[in-house]
Amino acid sequence: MKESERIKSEARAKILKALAHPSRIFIVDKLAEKPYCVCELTEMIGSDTSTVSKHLSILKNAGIATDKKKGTTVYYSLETPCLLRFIGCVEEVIEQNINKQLKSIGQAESR
Amino acid sequence: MKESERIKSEARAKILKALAHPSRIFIVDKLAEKPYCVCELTEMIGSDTSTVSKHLSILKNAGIATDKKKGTTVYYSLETPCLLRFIGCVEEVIEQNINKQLKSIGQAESR
DNA sequence: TTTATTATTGGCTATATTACCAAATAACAA
DNA sequence: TTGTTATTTGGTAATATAGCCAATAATAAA
Repeated sequence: MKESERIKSEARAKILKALAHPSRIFIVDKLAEKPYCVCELTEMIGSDTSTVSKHLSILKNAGIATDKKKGTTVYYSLETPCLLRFIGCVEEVIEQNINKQLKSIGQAESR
Repeated sequence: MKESERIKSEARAKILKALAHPSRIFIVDKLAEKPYCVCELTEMIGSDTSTVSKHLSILKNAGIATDKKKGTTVYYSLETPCLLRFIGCVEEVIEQNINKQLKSIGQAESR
């Protein structure tokens, strides 16, 4: 692997890692709709505030989300509109996996 | 978070986790072009065969790649064509981050 | 069969990630 | 100022991930 390829792959992996957690992909899904504050997202997710705050900082750090302070509350919003298509693609993989499983169950039954 | 949302988020995160590694996103990029065997990818990546094999099995397990044996060599190929658009989207985030950095450097210099 | 090649699996250590609690910070109101 | 609410940060323990080596398939060739 060339140096440039290594760097490129690492940069891509960094973005993907930021998305690769149930709570974080849930947050991205919610933020796609509208901005939410930490306390609202904490309520939805149901884990500790500090945990959610850390998830948000990971998304922010990856350039996926941005924050805006209003008084004491911090609102997060999506930075990248294309992330919606992104999720759509992940969904395609999931559907494909389900279809494959159904097919293999069908084959098993017909034996 | 509702049970159904939790399950959905976990399924999505599973796919993203499979992609979230420099070597694995590199492999996906290569397989987008044409199928490659384990030894070819090992050569390109430059880590141990067993390591590459494990990366491939992670991609296979997530439904991202499939394998086909020809003699003693195993060829892997991409299962999901939409993964190309996917990478394009990751790239958009990266470019956006770079632009943001450039902008902040510009602002710092003009002070 | 024996040998060589390709790939996978098991075992191990090093490192990274996650979640919680507690403590610190920030903004505002009393 | 003091208290209150919202958020972030530091610390820690549990768990997950990654990479290498060694051992084990699986296939083909000698």
